[in-house]
Amino acid sequence: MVGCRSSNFRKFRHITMTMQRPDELFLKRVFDYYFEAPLSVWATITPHLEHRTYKKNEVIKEAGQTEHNIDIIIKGSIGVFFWTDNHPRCIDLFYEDYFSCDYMSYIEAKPSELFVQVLETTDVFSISRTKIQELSEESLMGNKIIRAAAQSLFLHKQRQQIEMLTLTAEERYKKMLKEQPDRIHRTASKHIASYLGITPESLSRIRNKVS
Amino acid sequence: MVGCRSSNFRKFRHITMTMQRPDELFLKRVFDYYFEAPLSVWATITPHLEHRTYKKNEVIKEAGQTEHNIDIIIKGSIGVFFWTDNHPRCIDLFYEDYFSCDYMSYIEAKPSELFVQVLETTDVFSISRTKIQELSEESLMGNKIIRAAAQSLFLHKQRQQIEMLTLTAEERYKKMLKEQPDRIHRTASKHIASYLGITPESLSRIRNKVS
DNA sequence: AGCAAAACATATCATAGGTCAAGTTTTCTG
DNA sequence: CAGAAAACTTGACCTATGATATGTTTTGCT
Repeated sequence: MVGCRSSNFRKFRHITMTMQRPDELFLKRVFDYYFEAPLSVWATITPHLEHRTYKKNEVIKEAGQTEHNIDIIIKGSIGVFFWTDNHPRCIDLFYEDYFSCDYMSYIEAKPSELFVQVLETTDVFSISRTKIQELSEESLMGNKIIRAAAQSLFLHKQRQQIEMLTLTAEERYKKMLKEQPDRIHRTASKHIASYLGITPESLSRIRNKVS
Repeated sequence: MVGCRSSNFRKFRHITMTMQRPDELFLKRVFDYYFEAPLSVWATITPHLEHRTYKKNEVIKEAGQTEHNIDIIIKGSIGVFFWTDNHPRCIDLFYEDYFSCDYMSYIEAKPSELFVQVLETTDVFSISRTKIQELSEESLMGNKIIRAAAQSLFLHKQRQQIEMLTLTAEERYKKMLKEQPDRIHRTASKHIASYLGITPESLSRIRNKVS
């Protein structure tokens, strides 16, 4: 698997309770937030997570393929896209601390028209369907992870939908600019435009008007 | 609680394996579909479901309140709305066999701006947050229910999003007309319009044009 | 560093769908 | 069953955003 660094994976096989390294702190924080799990439970999961690094522009899941993994982003960003008349359309942008995957395909365990592309050099903790199933059998954590991912992704979708219905393109841009300025600057304009549901030309006009 | 019929609830406390009544067949079908659970597991859940009947136009969750229940619709329909400039906007329409609730509020266990209204006289099996937590402790089913609801609702949201981005209002209407004609006819035009992301005037024009 | 390709900006024109206003029809309610 | 209220239709007009085309800047590659 491209980007999978087994040395990093090995690091996490014998995790201690000392919580020294930033990676561990990251996991602790994310798990607290999503699972409200005590450290003891949390520690049983970490050996099953694979630390991977994806290269910029790498397509980690092609359209027509099936998604088998859920990634938790440590650092970087990932977009979910589909093709319409020779243009990719971005329906999701994921950054640090978020679950990222073609969840539609993951749930149904069948191919989808969506593809997943890495937008910056990105570090993730990745967990496979198989691992999640194993975890589900030996403890509640498999279910908890899936459930947390489902809930987090659902919330994101619903908020997106409400914004699309209530705000104009300009208002959506301003909101994103105000709430997540660093993301706007880190991410290519064409992706931001697509994500906001408009053409790059429209975004360009709006940016010009706003500034 | 309005619409809660304890006599029906009692019916399900001593469920048998004979599968005679339509209600049981319904549950069996829905559970098979969502949970792929064997009958034995399924039977442990049914006593915890409350059979309720909601009246047409009843608001089962007001904006500003917190959602504590998930309903599985046996018969009827339920809409999820929010207010914008004196107009309700419909973001979800749920019919037979689907999970229905303000899931955003349920997940976060805090109030949301959404309200949930019954569109026809509607029968549901309802399960409370408390029950789900109890079930999660004694077996995997609590988690499974939540997970199934989250996944089903996420898929629905994502399909809605993709349709909004790829199809024109007219195409969306035609698609719904083709795939779910009975739903279009059962549901008030203004709600269909709102659900399709357009004004009642636009829908009226489209219907005129299409027929 | 230097060239090609991609990304971004700007301008003009076209249009889907919104807004407002005035009907008509259907649905409630007493 | 009648009157009122709500739902739906139709029409005229308007605006935000898309499409197309061209020019400019940035990025990536050898």
